[in-house]
Amino acid sequence: MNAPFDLRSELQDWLSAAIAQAAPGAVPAIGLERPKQAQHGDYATTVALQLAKPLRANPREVATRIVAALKPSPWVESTEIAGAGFINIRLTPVARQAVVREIHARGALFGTSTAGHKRRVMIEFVSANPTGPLHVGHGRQAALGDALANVLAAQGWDVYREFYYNDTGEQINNLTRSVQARIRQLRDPDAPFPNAAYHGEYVRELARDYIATHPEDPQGENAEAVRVSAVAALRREQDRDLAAFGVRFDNYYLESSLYTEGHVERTVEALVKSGQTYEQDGALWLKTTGYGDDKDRVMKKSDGAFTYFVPDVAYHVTKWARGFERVINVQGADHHSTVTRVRAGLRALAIGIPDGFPDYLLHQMVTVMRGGEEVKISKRAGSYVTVRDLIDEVGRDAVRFFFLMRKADSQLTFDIELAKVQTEENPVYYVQYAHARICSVLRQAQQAGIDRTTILQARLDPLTSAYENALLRLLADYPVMVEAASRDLAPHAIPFYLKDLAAAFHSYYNAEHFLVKDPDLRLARLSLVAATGQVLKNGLALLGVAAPEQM
RNA sequence: GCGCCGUUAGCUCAGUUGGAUUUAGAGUGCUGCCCUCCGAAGGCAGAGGUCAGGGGUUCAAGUCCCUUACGGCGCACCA
Repeated sequence: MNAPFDLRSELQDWLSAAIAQAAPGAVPAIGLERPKQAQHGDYATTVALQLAKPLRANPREVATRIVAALKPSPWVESTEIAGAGFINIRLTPVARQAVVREIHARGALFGTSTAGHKRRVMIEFVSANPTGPLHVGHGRQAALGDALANVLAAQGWDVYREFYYNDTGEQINNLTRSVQARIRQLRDPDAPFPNAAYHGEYVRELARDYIATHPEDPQGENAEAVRVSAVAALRREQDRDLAAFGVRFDNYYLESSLYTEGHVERTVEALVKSGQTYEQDGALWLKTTGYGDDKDRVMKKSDGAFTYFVPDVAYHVTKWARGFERVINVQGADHHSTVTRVRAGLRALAIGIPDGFPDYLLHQMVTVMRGGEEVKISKRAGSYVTVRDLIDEVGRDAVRFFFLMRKADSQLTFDIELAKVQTEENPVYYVQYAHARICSVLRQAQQAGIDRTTILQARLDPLTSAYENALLRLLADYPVMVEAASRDLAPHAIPFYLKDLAAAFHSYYNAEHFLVKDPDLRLARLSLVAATGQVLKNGLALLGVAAPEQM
């Protein structure tokens, strides 16, 4: 296949040549933006404004010199200098229409790039403790991490998805005690249940499950066996939920393996050897304040156990050692405080890990509304909404789309009734409907004897109306949008783009007929419509949302 | 008290490395229209905002800096 045609690069090269002549030595980054108003042209650049200061010249004069040096281009109909020194570029119809041909040529690959050069990137997400089912917060993270992984893969990165199980430590001990208490209650309903234990109904199920499979230990006295049984059962359940959500991982990393394989021990030794630790109050401390932390952190508690951040550091050493120079951790913002200290631990080791490793995508909390009231999320109280509940009630596509419609920095309110009941207000249906409608049009074209190959090869020059130009412009913006979503770790840009694209299509649909008498116009419109369908499908695929052919 | 995030239309939210004519966008809600015609799960039009308040930087600030207020989350020898 030929190298993808990239109009923006063409224009940047074209401007660059003129700048080299008009302002020798200046090599500015040439930003091309979409003017807010169509009458200002198809693209605009502020490069003259940026060059004005270093050249000590009037921006309009700089713009004049650049424009005078521009060579004729088959893509550019006209240029004009406007306002303070903007250079507005008006494309030829051929340049606007070229994107349709490009979409048909590249199909599912339209919007992808090789920018990542197959470099490896690990995305760690969900990483729920096996102490209960996945709740809505994990759902947001699953949707976010999965979409981010898709976006980075689309940009040419070799993406590796990892789930980290904290299958050891105090919270697991608490789970074990909780299950043991429920086992005792099975024999004696009056047996005490600790207040701090996990109260969820699932703990009773784990207890019943244990005595059914461990006849040799009817009292649940073997804590290790109870732990293994409970963790395994919860992992199976989490796996089922993730599968139902359409999320898969390349690897599940067990915290316990960090101990059994000696990673924790070696990390501690290395940190002690680095000379950045000290003992105080019977505990071992790391001088994280040397790396931007506001206080030093305990590594080894006075009871001899390590604090959570030690295995965390050891875990990230393994990520680095496994060859991932880029790692993105998707986490709730309530874990924000770990960022500084994990990085501090890695820097203290001085094994070449740069500052800023790993990278983090932190998301704000999720609130669930049911029946106009907030549902409190408390694992211990056993009152929360699980990912499974949401998928069952709302549907996988809507759940994913809703979780991705907010930027990670925004708190998200998931109103179950709204997502479920008012389907006509649900944006995911709006976008999916646009795709289904396009498929319907193409089916009718096919029934009229117009085959797909003919549509893909149609002459495009009849596409000149305002509706068509609006669609062409949005289609051309798709690869730029995906690139930005990747660069900014901002998958939410995709749902917003898709809503805009669907809206432009629905307007077009209501304003014009596609299956018109004029064969050239008919084919050109069908070609544009097919291209729109392809891009909707590509975008939805990044979100992990289905693109139905009929609804 | 310290740190991070947020504050944009009645409500829910976008706003791309700060950019353009006295006009800051979308959805939803509200008002009024559009199917003898490719799926009305759609479209068109209208009303609705001193971009939380105040300073500052800049030719140019919703966007950057400082500050105040309000809200969320952290600040454990829990993860």
